[in-house]
Amino acid sequence: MPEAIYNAVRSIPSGRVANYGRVALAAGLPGQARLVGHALHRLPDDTDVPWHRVVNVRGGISLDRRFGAGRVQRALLEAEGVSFDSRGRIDLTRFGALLVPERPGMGKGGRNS
DNA sequence: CGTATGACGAGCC
DNA sequence: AGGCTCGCCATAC
Repeated sequence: MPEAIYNAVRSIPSGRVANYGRVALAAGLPGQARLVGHALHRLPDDTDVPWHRVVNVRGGISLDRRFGAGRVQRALLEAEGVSFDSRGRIDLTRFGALLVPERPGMGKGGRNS
């Protein structure tokens, strides 16, 4: 299970956002931005993962606002202080979280293959 | 099991 | 600058 993805998303500080590709990289899955999207799609509503802080490389919401989630995502981000431009996009140069690729620091036996 | 699609991204035209 | 295609991989059918 892509726990690494969830972990990477959780590492995004409040008031900041990260694009899918960045999260994938931080999760140790370079180039697998789609997997991040799928992983987040699978997330239950009671998850503790701040999925709303994940946007596409353009700083925009990929979800269709009509599905509700996109609308909610924007509201959550604005509540955290993230500013949207007239097109509903975020300035990643300012709100983009500096994620670090594979952040060891977690416990458990880091047994590698 | 093969094909199509997707909460993406980068490269081309 | 904007639009189209390909790649990557998991899920759906």
